[in-house]
Amino acid sequence: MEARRDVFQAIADPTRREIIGMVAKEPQNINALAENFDISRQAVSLHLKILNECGLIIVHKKGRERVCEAKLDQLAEVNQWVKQYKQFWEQKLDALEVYLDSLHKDDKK
Amino acid sequence: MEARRDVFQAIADPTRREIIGMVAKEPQNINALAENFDISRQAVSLHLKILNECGLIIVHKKGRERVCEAKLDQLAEVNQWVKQYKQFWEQKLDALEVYLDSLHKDDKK
DNA sequence: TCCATACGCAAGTATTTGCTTGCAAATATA
DNA sequence: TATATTTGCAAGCAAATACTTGCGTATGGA
Repeated sequence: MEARRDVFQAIADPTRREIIGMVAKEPQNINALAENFDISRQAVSLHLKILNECGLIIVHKKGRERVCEAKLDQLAEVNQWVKQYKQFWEQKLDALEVYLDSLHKDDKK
Repeated sequence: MEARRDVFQAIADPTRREIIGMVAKEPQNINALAENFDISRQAVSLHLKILNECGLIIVHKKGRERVCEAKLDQLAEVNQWVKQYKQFWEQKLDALEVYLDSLHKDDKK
């Protein structure tokens, strides 16, 4: 479970995306995080290691605990990459927005 | 090389991101795409298969060629996911955050 | 028709992932 | 001090991933 370590690879795993969501909401120690999953503590710990190594979380010791905290600046890279293709989905979203707006107006009537 | 097939996984691979960049710029057939890489045509073809299966490209026959075209609406999902953490990288120079960061450093002692 | 081109399919391989279990170290609490 | 908690390290494993090579099949042009 070594080798590649970029943000795209890091967020490719659903479990890691969940972890990110959790620590973004509130910093937590490893056991607390692991309780949310069916996999072993070690497995979660490895995911955390990967997230840490590519800079998406920071871990600081607090007694015998390791508190994991979100540090998602790196996601800007993903945002940047996706953004350049915005034209490919933007029109569709606009259309959806218009549609939802029209529903809204109908509601108010 | 089967099994998982979501957008996050699809864009995790650097080669696939390159391919996306190429077909987004201009639709191309498989051999033309493969020439840009050091890997075999088959390898590129497999990447294209994955991209196709998760809907990021569409392939249409044109004589004996298969022309690949970008269809990146699915990237909206990634955009959406990343967007929710925008706060984590956007206000880097915010005075409050700098202050909180300094408190953090104290914590680590 | 004959041949080159563009491509898919399938078998085989090395490496990476994602996970487990067992055990040891460090810290907190009784 | 004895014990429980939180965690890391390491070996081991099945499956997925990223490739390769060889061969067969259309399609297009000479």
